[in-house]
Amino acid sequence: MLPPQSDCRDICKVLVCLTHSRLLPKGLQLHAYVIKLGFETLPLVCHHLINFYSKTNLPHSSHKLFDSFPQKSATTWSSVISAFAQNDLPHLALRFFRRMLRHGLLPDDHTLPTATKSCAALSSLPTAHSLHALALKSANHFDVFVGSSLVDMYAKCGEINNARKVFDEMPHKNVVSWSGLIYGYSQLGLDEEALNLFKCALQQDYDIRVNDFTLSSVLRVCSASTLFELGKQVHGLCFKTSFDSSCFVASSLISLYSKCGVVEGGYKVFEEVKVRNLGMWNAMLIACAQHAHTGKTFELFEEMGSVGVKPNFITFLCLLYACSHAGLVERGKHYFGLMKEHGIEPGSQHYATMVDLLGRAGKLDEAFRVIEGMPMEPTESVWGALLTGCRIHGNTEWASFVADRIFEMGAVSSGINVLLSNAYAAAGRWEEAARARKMLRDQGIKKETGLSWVEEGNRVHTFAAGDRSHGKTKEIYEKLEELGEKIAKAGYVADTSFVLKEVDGDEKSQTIRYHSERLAIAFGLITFPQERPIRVMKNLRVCGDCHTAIKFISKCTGRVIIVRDNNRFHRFEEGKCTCGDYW
DNA sequence: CTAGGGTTAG
Repeated sequence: MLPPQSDCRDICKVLVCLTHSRLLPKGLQLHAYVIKLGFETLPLVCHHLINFYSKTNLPHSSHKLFDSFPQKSATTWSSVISAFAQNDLPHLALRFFRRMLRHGLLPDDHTLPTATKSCAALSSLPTAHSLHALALKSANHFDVFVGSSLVDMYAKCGEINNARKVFDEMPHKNVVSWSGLIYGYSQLGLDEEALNLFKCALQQDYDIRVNDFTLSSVLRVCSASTLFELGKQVHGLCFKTSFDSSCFVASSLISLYSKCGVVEGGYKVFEEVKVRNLGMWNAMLIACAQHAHTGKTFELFEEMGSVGVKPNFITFLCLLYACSHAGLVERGKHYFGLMKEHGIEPGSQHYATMVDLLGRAGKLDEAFRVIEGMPMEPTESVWGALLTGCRIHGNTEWASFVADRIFEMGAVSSGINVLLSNAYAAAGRWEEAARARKMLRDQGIKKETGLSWVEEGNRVHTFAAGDRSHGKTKEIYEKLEELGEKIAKAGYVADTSFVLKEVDGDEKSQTIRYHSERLAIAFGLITFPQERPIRVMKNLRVCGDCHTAIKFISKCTGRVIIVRDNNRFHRFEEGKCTCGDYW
């Protein structure tokens, strides 16, 4: 402890250290000492204490100090508002911000960014507009902090054009303003804009415009669009700038490699970074689960626990997903139960994954009982998971029952629409099938086209079912014919039992015969070097027969084929699906 | 001293 003669400056210095190293017990001790000395009413000491409690995640202690402090200055307000904002209490932060205004204090360069942060968290447009107006009126909106926070706020509220406007009007920009806008574009799926802006940032000297935040945002764009070649170049840049050791960058890199079908690249990144945060563990777990490296998923989870990293709800989603991918029902139940021991309440996504697991395993009754036991209203994806199970097991009675439940919910996303009308059609309930289609048409939801793509060097070849637009269409179809004969000779028989009846005439036979994967794979056979696996990416679920067909293709051609089905990867080798035969 | 940005899932 400090000697009694020490003045408040020394106490503040110690408080800064304790805050920085988040030493709560020592801080509490010092606080007691401060009270004993009667220093609590000194503004400087009080502000430090408020900040200390904010950084140690005790915002209500900050609040208490604030309330009992008599001469509240702008700094006092700013400290307490920030305490709420940084501890996920955006409503409270904004309430105190408004209260401050009512006390006749104007927002400044310090209070405004905290308020915008809370507004961004709530994604509230009216608040965003009034904060912008306040910035123009009272705060120095040319300030780089104020400007950046407005960019970020608009980006997070989805008003990207306003974000751009503020950005363009900023006389001095820093890496935060650049990153904020790039992140905003990437969030809205405006990949081209995001990448263009990134290129702009690189053209200027990138020391000030590019950092780990920027790089992870750009990497996210690359993985969302499976731009593997570009992603690898960005990885090079991460290495060059030493940002590859950042957990955030590493997490994005792991996700990039995984989503591009090269999980080995993800392992390498993971191994190279020794100090790992939760996000990074989760990224690696997700990669393993998606690629059905199931044993490795469980191993990593154990390792994570042994080095003292606590799992969160995402970690358990990964584990359940891994179980669902491998068909491990008992293991899935085990992890589902383990969540409570870790103090994590299962969310609707966890339920959806459990239902998916049970449904795929054919335990439709049990899956339904899980839904009945949910403490919240089942979401569309929960019912959708059950419907997928019905489809896989061709259970039309269950399918039509589930379809009714989904139908009752009203609004349905495009992902489920075909499943829904097919379920009715399969049960012979043609009126409902037509009504489902009509309802979806009225809502303006179109059936998404299933696209596959194969990256070859710097080129990306995309294919759709029955597509003839590719330059080498003739060769591809010839190869496909040849392949068809080969696999038929090897014993392949097209299996149509899994497909619920289509309403649109002969779409079914088209789906089987000329499915896009097979086009893409056929093309892959023409161009890809023998020693590398062929990777086929796909943006929609594929099912049943493709699985069988690809098995035969891998057998007849001796090629390793990795297929991405939504975010599930399947590895085919020598006529087998080596990741658990669980499509 | 008090102030702004990110990652991982679906």
